[in-house]
Amino acid sequence: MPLRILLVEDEQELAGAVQSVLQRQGHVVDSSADGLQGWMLLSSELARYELAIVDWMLPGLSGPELCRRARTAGLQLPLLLLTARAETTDRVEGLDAGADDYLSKPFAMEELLARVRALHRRQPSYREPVLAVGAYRFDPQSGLLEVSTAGGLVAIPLAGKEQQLMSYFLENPEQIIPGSQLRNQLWDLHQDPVSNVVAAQIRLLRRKLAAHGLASPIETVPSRGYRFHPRLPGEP
Amino acid sequence: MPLRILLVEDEQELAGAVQSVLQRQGHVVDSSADGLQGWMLLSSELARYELAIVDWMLPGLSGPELCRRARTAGLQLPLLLLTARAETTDRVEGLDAGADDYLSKPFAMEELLARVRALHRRQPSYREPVLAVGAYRFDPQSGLLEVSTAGGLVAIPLAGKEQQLMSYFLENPEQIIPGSQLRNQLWDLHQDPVSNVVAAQIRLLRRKLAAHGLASPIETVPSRGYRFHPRLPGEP
DNA sequence: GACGCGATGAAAAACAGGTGAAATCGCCTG
DNA sequence: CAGGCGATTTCACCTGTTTTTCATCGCGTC
Repeated sequence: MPLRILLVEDEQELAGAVQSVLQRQGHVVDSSADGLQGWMLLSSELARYELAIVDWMLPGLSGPELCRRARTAGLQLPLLLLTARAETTDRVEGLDAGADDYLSKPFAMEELLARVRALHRRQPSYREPVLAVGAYRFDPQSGLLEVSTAGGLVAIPLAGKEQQLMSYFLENPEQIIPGSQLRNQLWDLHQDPVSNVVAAQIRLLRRKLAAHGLASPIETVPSRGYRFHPRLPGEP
Repeated sequence: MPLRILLVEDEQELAGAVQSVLQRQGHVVDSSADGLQGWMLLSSELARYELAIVDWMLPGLSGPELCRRARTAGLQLPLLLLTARAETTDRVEGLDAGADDYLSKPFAMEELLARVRALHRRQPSYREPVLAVGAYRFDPQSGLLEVSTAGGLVAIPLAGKEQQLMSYFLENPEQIIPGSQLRNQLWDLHQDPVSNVVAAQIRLLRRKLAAHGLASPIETVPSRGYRFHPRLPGEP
């Protein structure tokens, strides 16, 4: 399952490598080279980060200190510390600060990915990976969206971004969701502020649903956002 | 919630981009390329700015110096410094000067927006985002104005400027508000001095209320301004 | 009765978001 | 390593909504 990840790492090269590896997995990653900036991103409501990967040594604010702040602020997300040193004392200090795991540099990317998966699975908020609301049921495992229509069950395979979008809607049914919120949660900090990625993706999803004979459950509320109706017309 | 923002930034290109991004969020932005001029705007009573975004390096008056003056003058608004340099010393100097936050260039526009939201929320004067006076209740979240009439509760969706106007009235009930004041607070410094934007917008608001069966609560006090009466006729 | 201020309705302009086609990207295969 | 393929993004254009402008009107004051 794709995660919304924050990476705080000042070594340019490593940061880039990690970010691209994570992105290749489908994750949406923002990165910051400065501890304080990283903290700002984490504590701002820009996006709901589901995981933070934080270097130990950082300008602005140290990794452990960042973890401490996150915990003090009541943030629940898994925190993964990266450290150049492997000493036990550090380890303890990091865990004391509220980190959930740490990885000592240098490390293999595969190992990072494994830790990320493990941390996510271990989360108390880890929910069963099947989302079902109203007539809709999405299984991230297979990427299939199942819809119970009058004519029976329809299974629709969804592409990556479509899955993320649909998941978001299924988690927030009947709510008006501003386009900007979708953009911040499903796409990383973008260079181009005038892009209609969201509208385009919404359109693809709508079209795919329509192609399978469904009246669009995604309503546009003009100048306010989008709203997902999980019930088909004629349902209770 | 839309804010009245002052932007002081001399790089033409960046200033334009920032201003347009902020405006797209519904904020009302004045911008100045000169520190001294920025200070003039800030210290004049033309508009009550709710946030200032100030570049570090400026002609006329440096960013930190501008912050210092603002604090000396007893202005309470949040100040966000933009800096090209990320050194700790600078950072400290900026915060010492009275800035509330800083953002080092280059930055993603989304990040700027996140800071703006965070700073505003953090303000001591931050008020609960639901305005309720008399028979009127406005929820900026949904953009819905709810009015308790004899016939029951009426919910009226308001467009952007209508929301701002209504909010202003709800914050200043029973007071005579000159049109010029509305204009300075709800619109940016305008080129065209002979424009009746305010009257036109007032009319749209009145008309929308009337369309929902409400006697206009907005009274015109000839040559003095407008006055909002939060109580419906027949109320206590 | 002229003047000034604001109201008014209609028209114009500006703007957000929707759309289809085309370009681009990342990945896979030969 | 080229070509192909599906997924995603960009582009240019279109649509409906919101905001501003314009020309004119009405009302109270001087």
